Amino acid sequence: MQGPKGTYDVLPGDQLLRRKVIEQAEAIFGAAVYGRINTPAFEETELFVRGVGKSSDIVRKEMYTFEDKGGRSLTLKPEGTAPVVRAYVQHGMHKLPQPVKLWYYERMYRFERPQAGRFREHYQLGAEAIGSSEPALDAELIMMLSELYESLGVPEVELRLSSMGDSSCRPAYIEKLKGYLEGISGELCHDCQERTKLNPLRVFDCKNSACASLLADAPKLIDNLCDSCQEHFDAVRGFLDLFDRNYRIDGTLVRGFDYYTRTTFEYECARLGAQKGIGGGGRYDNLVEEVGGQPTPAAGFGTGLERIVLALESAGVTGQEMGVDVFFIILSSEAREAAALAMHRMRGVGIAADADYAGRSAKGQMKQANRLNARFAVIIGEDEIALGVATVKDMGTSGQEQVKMDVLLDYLQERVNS
RNA sequence: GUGGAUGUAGCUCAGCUGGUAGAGCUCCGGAUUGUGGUUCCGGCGGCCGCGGGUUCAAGUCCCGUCAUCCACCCCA
Repeated sequence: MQGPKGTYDVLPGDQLLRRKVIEQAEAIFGAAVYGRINTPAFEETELFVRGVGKSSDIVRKEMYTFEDKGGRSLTLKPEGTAPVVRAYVQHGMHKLPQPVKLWYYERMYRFERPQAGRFREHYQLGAEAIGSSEPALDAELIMMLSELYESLGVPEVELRLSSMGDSSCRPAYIEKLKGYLEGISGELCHDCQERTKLNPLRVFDCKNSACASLLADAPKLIDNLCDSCQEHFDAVRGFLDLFDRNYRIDGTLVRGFDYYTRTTFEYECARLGAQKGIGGGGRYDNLVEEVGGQPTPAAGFGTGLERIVLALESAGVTGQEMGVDVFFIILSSEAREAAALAMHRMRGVGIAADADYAGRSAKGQMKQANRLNARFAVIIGEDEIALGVATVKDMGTSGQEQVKMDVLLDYLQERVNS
């Protein structure tokens, strides 16, 4: 037996770095006053079809959709934004002071072919700010991610920035692009000919070098923004400059969800393989309305925990080991009881304590204490029981002394906390 | 969905032109009695992914299948 394709277990040793990332994210998001939200693992399928978009690959072929016993069509969430927006609408959060700022740490599900940094179940950290069209908010979100990567030590991070325009400039641009593509249709690859009909913007994702050179001269959305979108974009750039955040404007950056408008951005880590996009997001001013709420501007991002961890590992970053303060060395059957009671009391005051349960020899138990990196070994055997003491050995200095059982707790508490 | 590589002890791997398996690490024990981190010695541990086929004989050749990895694609 083994876990399902594309899934993995997070063993104790794997938890260390992950916890570091999560704690750092919580601190940074909290400092920007984002409140945590959890949404269900599954939603009505319709939410994603309307939110993410019918023409997206995710909806077309990557969703874990199933029917429950009540005949409802449900889908394990493939992304985090639509569920958060649904919650915003459902709970009438438009009546709260705007914008409403939320962050999440959740599992996402996509039926994909697993690869380095790509899984069928993966974890994302994300944030959404709903209810404001202020460009400073776009910048705030971008900077939160930037700070997260930097504070953790993610190496070789690059930011790409673009704008998707809005309903007043994108449709006209798409027609213009379509016209251009149809003119060179014969020279494009098969996929791009398909994209021309379905979602022309996606041709810029084509890795085919022949297409790439042909598309170099194609009109870019970034050069065809309406005045208000251009103004918004310039304002966002102004804030990024203010923060000295380097970025590259990339008119070919097209995110895979249909809900994006105006600002879009993506962080990449050059250390990673093909799946080097570690986080991305943007503005989605039409999504709230799409999901059934009032027209409400919003922006957000998602970042992949696994990819951050992979990037950190490539840079040699590690997490904090679990600490053991005291390890009991039990050398006789009567000692077991005395040790159990002393250990119980220590744990009660927050001292991390453990003992041998494997029937190891005295030498083996010392070895285990060393392996756990215990600060003290408390040895209890026949001699100690007879005298009513415990032998406490400082594993760092190798010095040891006998301590009366009734003051053992105080003795260790004092030294552990120093 | 497409292409390539790989699948041998818990982990990392060796096993040449076919003759029923090895190393290192880990783990347990020992090197004079109840004491760690070095060293030495010993031990535990393997349906050689699974199913067929060829052969007197297959981990080693052939086919299939599953899984993993990498890339396409897509995205976190």
